[in-house]
Amino acid sequence: MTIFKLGDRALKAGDDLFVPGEPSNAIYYLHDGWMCLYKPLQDGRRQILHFALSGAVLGFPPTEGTMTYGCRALTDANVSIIRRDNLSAMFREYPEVAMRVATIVSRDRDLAFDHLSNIGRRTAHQRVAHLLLELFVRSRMQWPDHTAEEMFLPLTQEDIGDTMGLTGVHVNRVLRDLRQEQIVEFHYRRLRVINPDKLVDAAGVDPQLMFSWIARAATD
Amino acid sequence: MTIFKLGDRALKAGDDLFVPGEPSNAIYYLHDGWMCLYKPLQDGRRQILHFALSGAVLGFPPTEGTMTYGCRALTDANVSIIRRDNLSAMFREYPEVAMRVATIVSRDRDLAFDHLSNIGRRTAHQRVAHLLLELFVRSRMQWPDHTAEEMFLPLTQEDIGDTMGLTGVHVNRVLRDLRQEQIVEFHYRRLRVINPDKLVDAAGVDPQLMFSWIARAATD
DNA sequence: CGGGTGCTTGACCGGCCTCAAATTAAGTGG
DNA sequence: CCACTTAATTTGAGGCCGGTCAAGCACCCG
Repeated sequence: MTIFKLGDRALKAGDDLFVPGEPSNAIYYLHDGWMCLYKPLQDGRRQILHFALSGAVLGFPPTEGTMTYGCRALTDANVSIIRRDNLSAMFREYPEVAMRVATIVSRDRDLAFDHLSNIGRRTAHQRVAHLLLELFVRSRMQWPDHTAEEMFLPLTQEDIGDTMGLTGVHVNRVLRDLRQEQIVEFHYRRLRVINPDKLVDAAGVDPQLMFSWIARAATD
Repeated sequence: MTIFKLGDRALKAGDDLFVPGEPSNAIYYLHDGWMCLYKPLQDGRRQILHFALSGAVLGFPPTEGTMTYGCRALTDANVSIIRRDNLSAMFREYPEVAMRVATIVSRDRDLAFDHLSNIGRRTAHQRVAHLLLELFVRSRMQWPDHTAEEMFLPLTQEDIGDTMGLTGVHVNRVLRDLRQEQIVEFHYRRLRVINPDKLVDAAGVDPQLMFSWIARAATD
């Protein structure tokens, strides 16, 4: 399998792995670190599309050509690089890898679908709660034995706004409310979940469907 | 390849191919017709996630388990059914199918990313223009020789609202504006693009990146 | 200690939602 | 082909959530 690997790359927090408009010659496997996919708008604002954690596959575009979004490191991060034109050969030789890549991309799509319902149909309060819940669950799945209700979350309030289609100013007001309701505290990149049940409730997710969501996250 | 096929199914407009919470035993290949993926909320509202045209792969979930969204026919439609537990075998035997499925799912993800920027960061005016532009382009790619600026679009104004995170009432006002601006007319399921250039402009897309979007659609 | 980035709060505004009612198009049975 | 029913479109009045603008504060790092 190693013959398909082109090399490794270490990123510092803030580095771009690739930017929108860049030709896509490679795909990447994220070993560790937090990254985000984002799309800039003409007026300088941006929309964050996805947060990538360890095990993510990055830069797998539907066609050769240019990337339509960028990918930036939120923490220091390490990726393996695989040349895109080796991908077909790799899939041919290792069908289980093809299945795994398809599965990962499919989970990304499902997460994007979740974000769509949030941004499209929920209040700012619910959106922020949902995002914090998602990142809390996904992040905690990385250390299955780790059950702490406090974690490191390398986002600014502006980042949360850029993810949920809100301004940083309003995110701040929502976070104040969530703190006063004794649901979560988020302060300078530390997230503390005070009352998980209330958080699930505030996120406005159906506990029934939540189950499948947890199950999905568990396959990380 | 036919040994992997379980059968066919013909759907009437309005039929559900699968619903949220349903176990996912099968994946589907859409031969013809319009379908939409949607997610219902507790209060009865819903978010439309994606419109599927001929060639789409439906019901490929990240894990076995239950579907987190539903799939409904907007017109009469025909699908092939493939048992999910045959999928690994099929990928092993036909690596190019694996590549193709991964590509299709990846394009769906990219479209979801587009929708995320729209809903998150654009005005109602831009959102509606963008959706009409997307469906116009994607639909027209189905008949490469067909260059008419008028087409059948099997959506209600409510559907457009459910896709873009708006109410049907507001969509109606936006459509009135777009008509008065001589950009597009949408009346009882017929879409007429009066001025394509103005439509691209109204959608607020970077013509530079639009290129890659067209190229992507062209691979349908 | 000082500069910069990120957080916090207030006042005001506007885009989109809500509620409600009238009108038009489509479907259906006689 | 027409009366009837139902779904979809259209328009108005009023209200609220979240944006904008602006200022001051807290935390981090050299």
